Amino acid sequence: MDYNKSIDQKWQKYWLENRLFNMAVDKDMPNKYYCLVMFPYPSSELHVGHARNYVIGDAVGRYKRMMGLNVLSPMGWDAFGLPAENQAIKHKIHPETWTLKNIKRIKEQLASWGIGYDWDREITACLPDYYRWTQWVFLQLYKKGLAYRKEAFVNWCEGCQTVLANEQVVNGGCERCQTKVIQRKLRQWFFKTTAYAQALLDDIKLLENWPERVKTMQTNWIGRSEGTEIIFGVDGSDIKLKCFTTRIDTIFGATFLGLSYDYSLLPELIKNLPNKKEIEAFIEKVKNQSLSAKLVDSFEKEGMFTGLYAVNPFTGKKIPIWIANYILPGYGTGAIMCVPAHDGRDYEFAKKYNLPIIEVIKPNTEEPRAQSQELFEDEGILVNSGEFTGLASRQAYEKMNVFLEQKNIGKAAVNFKLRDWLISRQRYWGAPIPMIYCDKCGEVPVPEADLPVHLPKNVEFLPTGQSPLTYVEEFKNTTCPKCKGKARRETDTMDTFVDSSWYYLRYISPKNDKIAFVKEDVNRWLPVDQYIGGVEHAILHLLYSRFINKVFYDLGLVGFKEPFAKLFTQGMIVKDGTKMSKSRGNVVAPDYIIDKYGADAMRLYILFIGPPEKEAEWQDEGLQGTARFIQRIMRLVDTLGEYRDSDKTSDLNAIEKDLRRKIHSTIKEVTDDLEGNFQFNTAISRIMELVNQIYKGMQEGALRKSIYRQAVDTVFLLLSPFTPHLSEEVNSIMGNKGSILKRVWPKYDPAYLQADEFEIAVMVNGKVRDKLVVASGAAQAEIEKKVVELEKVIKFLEGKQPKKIIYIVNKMVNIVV
RNA sequence: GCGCGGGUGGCGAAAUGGCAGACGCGUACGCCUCAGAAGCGUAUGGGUAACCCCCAUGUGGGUUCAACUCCCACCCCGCGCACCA
Repeated sequence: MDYNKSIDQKWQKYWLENRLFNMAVDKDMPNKYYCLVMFPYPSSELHVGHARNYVIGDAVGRYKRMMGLNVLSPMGWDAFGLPAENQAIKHKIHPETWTLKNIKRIKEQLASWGIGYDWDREITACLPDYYRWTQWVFLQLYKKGLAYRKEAFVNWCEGCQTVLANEQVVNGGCERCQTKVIQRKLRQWFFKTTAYAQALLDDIKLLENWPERVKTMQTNWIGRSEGTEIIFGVDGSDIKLKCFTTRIDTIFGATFLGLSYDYSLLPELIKNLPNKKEIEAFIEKVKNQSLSAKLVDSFEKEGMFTGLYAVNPFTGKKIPIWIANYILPGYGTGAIMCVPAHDGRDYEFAKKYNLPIIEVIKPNTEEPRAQSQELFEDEGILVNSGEFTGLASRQAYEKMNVFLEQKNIGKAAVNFKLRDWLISRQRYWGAPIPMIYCDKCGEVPVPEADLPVHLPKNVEFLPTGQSPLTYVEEFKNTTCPKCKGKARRETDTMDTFVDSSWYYLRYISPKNDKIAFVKEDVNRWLPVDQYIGGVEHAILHLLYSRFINKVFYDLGLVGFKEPFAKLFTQGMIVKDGTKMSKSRGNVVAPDYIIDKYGADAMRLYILFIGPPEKEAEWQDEGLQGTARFIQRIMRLVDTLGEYRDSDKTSDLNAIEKDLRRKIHSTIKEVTDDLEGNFQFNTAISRIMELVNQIYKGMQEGALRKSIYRQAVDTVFLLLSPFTPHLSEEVNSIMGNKGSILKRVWPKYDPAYLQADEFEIAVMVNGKVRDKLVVASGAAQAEIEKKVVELEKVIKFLEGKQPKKIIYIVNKMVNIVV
């Protein structure tokens, strides 16, 4: 039998017509399994690197279906976003036209690979029946005070006249025109993710089936740190400066105070200073030094003394107040106490500006430290610290916090690295933020009944630094929902991560035009049982989704705290060592593969290429290998008719028994591989072993029809999640009615796993010297008697008496001399 | 700098305390063929004339009858975060 395209097409049509991947959600589903693959951004057609994601999801879904679960596998499109708009600017094609065209193409591709989805549930983020509800999500947060507007610094490119996302800033410049990016203050909408920092952190422990790596990344991103808030008075002023520190034990060594350029009280502080102009110039300079992560090492620390002094509440001494470029805006209070003796950054700064360095912590160890080592950053024992001298750092934290609290000038405090989520984009191709500004009533949310706020189609795409919506008068001008007077619409759109932060809920009721999702149905089907996607979403998408889900939980809209019970992150497929991309010209298109070898060969190779969570290098030769394997198993089908079932009642011969054992052990191992961490690569290699053994048995002419049939049937059943077209075809050739998906996943019989005999290794002092065939489960005494008579053993014993003999049943025996 | 992965043949890899290299690719030789392709078979970690033996899972130590696997130290690669006080 030859494998050709018509087989693919035949079964793809069959699955669609028989609605094998459609699932009703409105009734009780005891064995529900929500299998979700991250929906793609439809930017161009998919290559084999993308394919891995969908092939894995499909294999899991098919396997779970055969295990008797009711599997929901929906698909949709994360269809808003910058690339569509850039296409519009460059090629004068409307973002919607471009996007919908891509969606059509990708849909064809997915179908041609035999990926089964419930297409009745398709959602498209850029269409009003979806973004209406994204706007609704915004309003729910707004109602709860979790969406708010404030002035914030944003990355601004003068060249492109636009705001850039952090990811679009490369080495301090614009990724497109390399112009230096500056910080500009704009009024922006935020979601208050910080209100959920602790909950997002705490509930990571509920995510038992998430990769450790992703959990660690989220933990670090949230970045909780415990420390102390301490208030410094300013000499000759009423202003109080609040600092955050994790090392209050070093307070006696604080020799200056550092402020960031955006410290809230800074303008007031310098208001009456004679050198105000100078300071303002310095602030302006620092503000536009863009802090690109990669440049940290070479980043020159700079500061300016304000002329003012703060008072250290522990020592009563005056310490100078500096403004410094290394103090991060937006973290903690923006002001820190600086201890050069015990902080590397402060040390570097103090050296440069000749500020005093006072040692207040000594190492805990006896070992003397080199004299030259002025900097010591670990915890230790306090010295030069007044009444606290002699305490260990840990004890000092507590005592000093109590001291501060008693004097009402500080307390223990917690800080997070996590910032609020800036969702405003000065862009066209996104969901309009449903807010209206009225001169009389101020900020007014669009009433839910008025949703969606339609995105107008007819706009000019010019990079002006404003959303193109700013120039659409009929969009911008509206009436106030409260006073019916003249008002303006918000012209910014939402970050596309908002669209994707709740889509997994919408799949449950994708067509409902009354409500975003039906609570009962959602509670029945979620959390998602298996979420599959790229590790590049480990932080943003997965954190935002968790955040939105938690808000919904608190609002009583959903009954689960976490949206994704189990997460699998697949590795990238690379070519020539780098990520596939059009610009590098190393993209492998699936179409020619499908033409030449069929969809199943591509699927099988993608799954066989290596552990799915790891990066893998694409090699065309490897693909030929799996194509060859497919030819090999198809020939098994041809041979099927040649076998005569002469005597099916008679006992199996030795070779047949071996084959039966192999059938059962393969079922066991493949099932274990799939139940574990999706070890498709080893699952497939085990099936290859089974096929090799069938061939061997055939060559020896020892196989009769019934065991042969059983073996072939098992091969195709076990392969069916990976090579569904082929398995369906063979299943029907073998006389089964209906889809193989409706068949039950094979079960192994433990009684058939055990062999009668084993070849065990015979070792002397841990080195293999001989082999011995023994009956299964042979007793130690029997083995001991046999091994000492072996020629090789006698040779390596060199006449000595064995001290000990270790025997592991059916595995090995080790003679220790 | 901190955190998380990882380092095994010519290549993708397997083995999580019990015979290192399953399975596949590649390569070589053979069969089939007029010939080629496909297919089939055999071999394939290194040293070696040798399936006698020795060496071999990044490096060096340790635990154990037995270590790719566990422990300690170090080196290298990848990813994430990165002046978070």
